[in-house]
Amino acid sequence: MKRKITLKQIARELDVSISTVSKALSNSKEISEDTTQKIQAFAKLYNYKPNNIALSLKNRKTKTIGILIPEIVHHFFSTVIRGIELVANRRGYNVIVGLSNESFTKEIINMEMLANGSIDGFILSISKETLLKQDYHHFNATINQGMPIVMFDRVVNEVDCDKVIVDDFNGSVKAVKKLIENNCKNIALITTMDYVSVGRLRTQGYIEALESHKIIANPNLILKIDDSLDVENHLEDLELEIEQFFKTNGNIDGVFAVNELYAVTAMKVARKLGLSIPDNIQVIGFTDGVLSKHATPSLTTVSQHGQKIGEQAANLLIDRLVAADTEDDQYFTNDERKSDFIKVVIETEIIERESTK
Amino acid sequence: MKRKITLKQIARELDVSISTVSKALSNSKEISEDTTQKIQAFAKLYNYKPNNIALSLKNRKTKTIGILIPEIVHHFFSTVIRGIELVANRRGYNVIVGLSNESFTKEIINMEMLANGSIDGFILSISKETLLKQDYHHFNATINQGMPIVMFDRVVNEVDCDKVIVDDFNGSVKAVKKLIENNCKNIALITTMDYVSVGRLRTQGYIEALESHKIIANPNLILKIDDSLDVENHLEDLELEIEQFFKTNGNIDGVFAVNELYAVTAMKVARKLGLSIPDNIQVIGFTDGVLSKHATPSLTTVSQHGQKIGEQAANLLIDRLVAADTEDDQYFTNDERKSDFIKVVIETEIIERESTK
DNA sequence: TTTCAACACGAAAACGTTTTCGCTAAGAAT
DNA sequence: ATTCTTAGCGAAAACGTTTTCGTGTTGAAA
Repeated sequence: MKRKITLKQIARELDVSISTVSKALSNSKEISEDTTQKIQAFAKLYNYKPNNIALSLKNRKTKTIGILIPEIVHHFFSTVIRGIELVANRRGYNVIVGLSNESFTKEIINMEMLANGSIDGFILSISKETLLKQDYHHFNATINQGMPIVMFDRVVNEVDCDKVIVDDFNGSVKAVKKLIENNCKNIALITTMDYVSVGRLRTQGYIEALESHKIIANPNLILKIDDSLDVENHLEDLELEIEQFFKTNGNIDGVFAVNELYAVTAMKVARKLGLSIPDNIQVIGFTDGVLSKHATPSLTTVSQHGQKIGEQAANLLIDRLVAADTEDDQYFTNDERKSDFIKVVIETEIIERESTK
Repeated sequence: MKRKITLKQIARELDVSISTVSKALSNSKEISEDTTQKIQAFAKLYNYKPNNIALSLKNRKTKTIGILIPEIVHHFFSTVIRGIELVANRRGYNVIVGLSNESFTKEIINMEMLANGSIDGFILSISKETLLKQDYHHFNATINQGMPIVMFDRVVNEVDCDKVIVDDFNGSVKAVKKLIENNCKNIALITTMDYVSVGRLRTQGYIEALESHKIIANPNLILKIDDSLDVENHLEDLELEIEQFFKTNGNIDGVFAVNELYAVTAMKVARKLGLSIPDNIQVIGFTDGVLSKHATPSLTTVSQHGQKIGEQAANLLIDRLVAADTEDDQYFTNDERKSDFIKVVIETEIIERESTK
């Protein structure tokens, strides 16, 4: 039950001043070898470690990164966190996690909780509700207060900051081209509503791939699922919707789905309808998660490299933090900075498994 | 690029003292209505928010909980985090996350990084390597420094602290009993090596269920998988091992697996061997994750209620924190405290799906 | 003997709060 | 006219650091 020991206590115990203790512990040559030895021994004995909070206050930086994501029980997001934590730790930072739960208000509350000194910068992915409202003032507000933000995956042009995104467009193009080259003639797209930029880009990629092969996209082959409600708990609805979709379009021989849940559900429905995979119908999903890997047949996917995204984001943020630390007094107007912001695009990769030929 | 405004700046701007500003903002009646109004208006205009770090230093508490888990890309653990974050947020706390990556050293490093003032208490689950080494001094050390710990899932008797665990034993009993009642005559167990207590308990539950039905456990029907190496990247090995197991025990008509990966792999192998599920062979897995839900056939599982575990753990920890805050100067010896520690057992629940009759 | 550098250390400020205590002035009570 | 309240505010300490700037002592150089 003994509290952690402080400089002051060591000083009192050894009958020297606080400054002396501090200097001795940092091996300052101002202090004689004798006292240094004595102090260091004592400190080691009592397992002295400087108090982080005091350091944060003094240095006006916390060595902590705030992560703000919509959801944590989610393969992609947790992979990104792992990447962030990896480089953060390596570079001496901690990570503090906030969940917006896809809610605009929770996003704001979380940001305000953290922006008051608790962290040095944010890495975040925007909540669906925020994307719907298109209200980004809280991001710009915290940036204006001198706190850097790095956005990933769900980003938005209205905010000037570093961004790390998946090449959704080209990922889709690659996937759909693969289906075309595998001789699929009627390729369906199962996607979400458009307000999440990510979904929109993937849809565009689908169309682009078709057009590059002189195929005009058939609107009937595009199924837009309303994911505003909790899909995980309405699995049957999803299944029914896809089944209906398959039935009214009997000639589908290829499916590109914008996430793995839609993809495996499509496979399930296909099999139920007596289609065999990949012989009668081939399936590719975006997002390479556990489902894809362990489904039967295993699913060919477009991998997003979540961990790499996290690593990049963390490096970007920390780079900016140390830069701000060194330039320090130099003054930039916002306009000068603007051009500085980096948008890193992480290339996707097709992981071939059993659901394609 | 304007830094956040401080009390001092407000004071200077309004030509009053810092104390006056502080009091006015907390509506102290020491300050006249006039000045209070003036100060509050000014503060609101400049969006003043007290600096958390300064508060932490002054109050000697950070209102932050440290979470230390072996892995984050993992359905169970991320579910627990969600539960922790939920109640933490509701009760005014933040969460800071550290990953041990199943490594003893990283666990220690992370603890030391956080234990120096950054957090008020820990919620953690022990890494495999630590369990192997059975070296728990770092836990006891931080507890002795006055920092409370709540352990969940992977806990250990050698450390005196609050614990939240899954009823692994009874969960297994329930599962295996269900298989027995479903007329399985030769029930196999697919489990891990024993050093993770969780695995051991589940094995014991399996045996207990059999014995309660006067069946003597057949050692040949128990497959222990060495998960010390990264299973996710050696899927084929796992598959082969299980296939071999099935072949040498041709009469298996029920499988209980201690995690969902083993369970779905078992289903895969079973189907490959021409067995139909659940007619020829029924399968139940521990851990209710995405795989179970979306496998075909979907998997009957023992749900651990990860979110509930997280919520309980957070409540336990925060309760103890506020208690420590109020009792404050009262002094307890470790022995007196010992009896105080709570072990909460979260009951499991069988979620019936298609892999059982 | 005087001067000077080097050495070894301490005092104090600063980071941003909250809170206790003290002080002044004005009005009330004596 | 003197004392007492009370309202309204400021000074200062404290939380635990680091760092700058003294300051006193010592031995050597002059």
